[in-house]
Amino acid sequence: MPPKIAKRKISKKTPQKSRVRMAPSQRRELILAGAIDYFAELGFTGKTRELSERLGITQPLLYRYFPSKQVLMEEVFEIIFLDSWQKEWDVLLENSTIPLKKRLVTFYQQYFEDSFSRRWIRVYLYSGLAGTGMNQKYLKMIRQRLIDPVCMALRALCSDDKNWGPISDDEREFVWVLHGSFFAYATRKYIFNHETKINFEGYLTRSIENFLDGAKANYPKLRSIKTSS
Amino acid sequence: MPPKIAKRKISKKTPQKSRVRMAPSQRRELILAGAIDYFAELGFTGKTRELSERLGITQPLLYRYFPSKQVLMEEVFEIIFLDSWQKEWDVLLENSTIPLKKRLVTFYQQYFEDSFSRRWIRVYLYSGLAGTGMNQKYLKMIRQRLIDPVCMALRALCSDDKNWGPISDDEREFVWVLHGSFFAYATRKYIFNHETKINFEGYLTRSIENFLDGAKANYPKLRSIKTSS
DNA sequence: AGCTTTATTAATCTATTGATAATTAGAACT
DNA sequence: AGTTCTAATTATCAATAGATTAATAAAGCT
Repeated sequence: MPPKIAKRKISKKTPQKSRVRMAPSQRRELILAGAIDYFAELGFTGKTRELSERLGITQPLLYRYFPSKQVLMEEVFEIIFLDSWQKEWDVLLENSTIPLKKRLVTFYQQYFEDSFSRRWIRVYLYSGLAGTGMNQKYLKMIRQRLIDPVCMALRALCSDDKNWGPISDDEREFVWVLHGSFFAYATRKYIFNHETKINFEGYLTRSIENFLDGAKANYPKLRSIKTSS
Repeated sequence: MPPKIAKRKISKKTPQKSRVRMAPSQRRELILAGAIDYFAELGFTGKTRELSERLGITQPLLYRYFPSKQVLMEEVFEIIFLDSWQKEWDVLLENSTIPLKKRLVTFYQQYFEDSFSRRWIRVYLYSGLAGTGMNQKYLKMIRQRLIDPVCMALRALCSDDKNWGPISDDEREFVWVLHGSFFAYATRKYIFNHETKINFEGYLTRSIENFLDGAKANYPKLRSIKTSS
């Protein structure tokens, strides 16, 4: 294909569009904020023209602030993932002066606001389906900061034995059942638009109670299980 | 844009591609089967050219059998959703001569093979994110054929009272916790590629045991809860 | 074998969309 | 008010991908 010489129409009378000139840092933030909403809704199929339209700017302007759609989306994803964990939660979850039930209820109340939100869940799933490595990082973080601490708390709660050795995957999966059931709840709500007429607070409390009641009887059994290959 | 007159190169010497001529019904099945695999992996971003290449046919041939990509994908999705429930499960789940625990273990062993599979989970999430109404149908079916029967079984198992009235959303959510935790497990495995070294059978059994142990103490409490607006 | 039918392919259209180049205009400074 | 800098816009490119049209060839029929 022969390279075409650029022939540009030099229009002396452009039907000018009203133009708002902003400080770059401010404009950048504006774009990013809009991109978070937009890509959370539409995922990878989102279009730069549509995004720019929502923002009230022209499409090429996006490229002044971000070199490519890919980069913009990566930044969006990173923000959403990074924002998803509050440092206070680390302290809360390991605070053995508070009953475990109360710790978990408090944690998940906040977690549903910050992380199991519409925006977050959607981006999380888009990112997973597309095969970005981002979710791996997230899962690792959850294991270290949520799953494992809860495992330790369950050991303390359900057993007198102090010498369990390292946490096993079977123990972790036991805790994932609780976390996963909440993840699934959020998915049903925000991805599949499944509405239920329940009192959320009550649901949360009962789920955790039920989980802990079961754990008291069953968690200690996990000690003797050998990890299969 | 002025409509262009079609100027077609009439090539007397086409570098012919080997051609297999099949019965239409057979070809259709072949395309459909390939499309299921392909769209399960790539979702809505899948390309007709790539699909045809995998199938070893040319891209326009797809359009002889399906009027549009949209229609082809819808057919794919419908097949996956329809195939996802075995009629025997209805009988199994309501068979009160078998202990509930055994019923559930048997059911989920099979369900993980048929429905919580890589292909199914991916298509299900793609479909949900894209906002097709298909998932609604699926959720409704699950409620009628799985959730509600299990609710009734839990009533029988955990309470002597025979007059509960209609099943409440709080009861349903109690059961969704179990189902959701398995859905989340499959999602972690097939979407986020999260590997665990556990014995799956043991995990399944323990999860169900734990759920039922909790239910014995907590399910009866649901009776007195009023549905909030 | 020649004829007919139609499954399949080659060639191409057209709309979309990420990205770039050239032009315009808002605002700060003198 | 004029000058300068650069944010923002207009115009456009180029590649992609869904879809269509016309040519080609495999298989059945006589």
